[in-house]
Amino acid sequence: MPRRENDTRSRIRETALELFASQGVDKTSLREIAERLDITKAALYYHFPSKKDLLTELIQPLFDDVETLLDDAERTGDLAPRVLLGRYFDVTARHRALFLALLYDLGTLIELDVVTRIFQWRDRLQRLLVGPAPRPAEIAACTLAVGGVQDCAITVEGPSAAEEYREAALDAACRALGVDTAGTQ
Amino acid sequence: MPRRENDTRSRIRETALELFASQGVDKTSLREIAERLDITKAALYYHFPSKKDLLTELIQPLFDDVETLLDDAERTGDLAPRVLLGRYFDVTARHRALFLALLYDLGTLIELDVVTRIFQWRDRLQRLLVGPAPRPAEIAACTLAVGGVQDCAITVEGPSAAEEYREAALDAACRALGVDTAGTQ
DNA sequence: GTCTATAGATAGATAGAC
DNA sequence: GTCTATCTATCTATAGAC
Repeated sequence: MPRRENDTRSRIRETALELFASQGVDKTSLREIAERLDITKAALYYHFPSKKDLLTELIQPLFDDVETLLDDAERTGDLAPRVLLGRYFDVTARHRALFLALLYDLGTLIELDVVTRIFQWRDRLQRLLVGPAPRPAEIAACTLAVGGVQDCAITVEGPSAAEEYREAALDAACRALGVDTAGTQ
Repeated sequence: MPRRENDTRSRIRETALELFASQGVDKTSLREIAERLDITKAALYYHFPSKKDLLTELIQPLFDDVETLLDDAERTGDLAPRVLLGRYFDVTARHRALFLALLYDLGTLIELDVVTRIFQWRDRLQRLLVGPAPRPAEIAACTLAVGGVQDCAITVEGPSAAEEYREAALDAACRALGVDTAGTQ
């Protein structure tokens, strides 16, 4: 074990995520990250060749989680909407800080390649929930369900109330979708 | 009639809104606005003392509309949720470009004083829909309904499909809220 | 009302010493 | 791996001529 490798690197990731989530990616300069860590900008550039690289690396775990979720759901097939949305709630809650950061400035994200992938999530989720070639009524229901579950997961503050809001959000989402929620957990 | 007064001024407003909506406020520089209008930055500053002033003036009509809507609903009292949400859909759709701009970089907005006011809308809408002191289940339902109606209104592209999506979104929102939608229009 | 010119600040990024 | 020093680009905003 080569002592505690990557210490600075992971401290950078941690601080960057914190600042990105609280004030947006664009409004967080590398200078600010460096100052908070009491290192210099140049030191930061040693670990990450660009701001974009730093952000990309922060986003990767979220992407992995969501895509694992979708792959799994598509492989299983015929998953109950409530279970699928519940898993989506959990992923969103787990990456809450990152979601906030992405939400703060969508504009920045568009310049990255991530937005196309996020749209693909939506499409895949929609296909899983209301099938291909949905009518407007189904698209609207799906928009409420997915967006609403995500909003609730992001909004919830402590993990204390999380469980209660989770069930509440899922109930509302199932009603919006018009699916029976009784019996499923 | 002093000829066509304020021509340049309103052209600036128009172009700025267009650019803000398509790429975000922060990523739109005054230089870019000026170039597209074929005037100089300095000329722009003659009409608007700062970028913030320009943005504030663009936002004002939206604020007026929403607050009129809320004032009216509170005065009337006991308005059917579907009617209230329908009006909110209409306001959102009318100011679609501006909503997009605000959505693109929330971070910028936080620095303005607008976010507190937007939170107040949410509170007032929530109070109108599920009353004061709502439980988590009601908060979640309201989050889905309001957020979802807004999302649908922003997402809709042409005014052709708008009517169909409007009804679809309102139906889904009412289901999420658990209110009977039959009979109301 | 619109221009040129420029101030003043800050951003992301790089070179090279240690 | 971290530093100092510096580059280049871009931004908002202002002063003052026309």
